[in-house]
Amino acid sequence: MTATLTDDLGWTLGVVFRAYIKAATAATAELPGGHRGFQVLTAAIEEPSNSQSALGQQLGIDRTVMTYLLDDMQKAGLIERKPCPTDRRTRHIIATDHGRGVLRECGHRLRLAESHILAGLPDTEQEVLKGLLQKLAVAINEFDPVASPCEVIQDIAAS
Amino acid sequence: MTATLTDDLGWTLGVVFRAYIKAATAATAELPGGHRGFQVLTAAIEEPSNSQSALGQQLGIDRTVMTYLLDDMQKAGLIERKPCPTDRRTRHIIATDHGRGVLRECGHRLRLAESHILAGLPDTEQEVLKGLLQKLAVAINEFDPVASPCEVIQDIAAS
DNA sequence: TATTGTTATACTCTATAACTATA
DNA sequence: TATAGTTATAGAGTATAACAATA
Repeated sequence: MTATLTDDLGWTLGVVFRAYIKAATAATAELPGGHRGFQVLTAAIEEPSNSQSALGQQLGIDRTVMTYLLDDMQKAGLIERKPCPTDRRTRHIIATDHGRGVLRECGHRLRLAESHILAGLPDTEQEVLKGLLQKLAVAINEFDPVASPCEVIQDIAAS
Repeated sequence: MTATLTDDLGWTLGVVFRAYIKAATAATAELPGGHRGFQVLTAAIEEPSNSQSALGQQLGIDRTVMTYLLDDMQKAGLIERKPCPTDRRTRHIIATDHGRGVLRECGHRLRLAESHILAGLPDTEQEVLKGLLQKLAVAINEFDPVASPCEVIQDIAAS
């Protein structure tokens, strides 16, 4: 019997997620795309042979939205689109030196924002929570990567 | 040095949250407002003297959006708006018997959806994660309730 | 025939502003 | 003067559909 709001995973996730978005948006205000621009930049550095659609899949961003986002990031000099040598349809997303610099600055502010959000838990529990979220996210991402929030499917329709 | 995507709290929260939204939307398809309708119903039963704006504050829903959502839920016979006897401006949101029944059914499906999402973790870790999320959400909600995702503020602007 | 990326368009969701009625 | 709720409108964000280029 759940019945109470605080026991609802949707409520707890929602509260934490909204708090994160609020803090992260402030911390990444100088980046096009805000916290998502930050994630694109991070992924671009981690794996420079990422295509646009691969990036979108990983980050939960539609490929059409990715086009606009990367346009803005390219105009800001944060990334480059480099043609893939083996498949002329795809472009690899590469972070520029400027992009790496901005990422470092924003990364610092974002870590402050994270600790602000997690301040309601003692340090040891913060680490446990982050570890479990990471483990779960990796599992979900491997098993069933959700492309975007609006990709609503009629799973679990059986009672 | 974060640098990797899987270490980023924004990424892990995003993946888990999107997976939740996807599953919860399917599980609550019969409710107006989907998973948020579910939360409204839950909160209405838990505390029947909730006003519309109190509900919105608690659930991260703007008061203007709350009006539309409650309109739909009222039309569906799930809740009633009862005038507050001591303040004629406010209405208390009360779940109907029908609302209670629907909540039970949806609650069952939602619990299945939750366990589907958390399946990437062993049972004991699932409980730890849920407990920590709850503790953190309660702390955030008490200290700094975020009314809505778009309430972007320039906190943390200091380096 | 399927896929990558782009563009234009349409749609959904949410917030802003203005209003009524209460306090 | 401030607040609860409503309504209309505007805005941001997102997805759909159609297209060109390539596989």
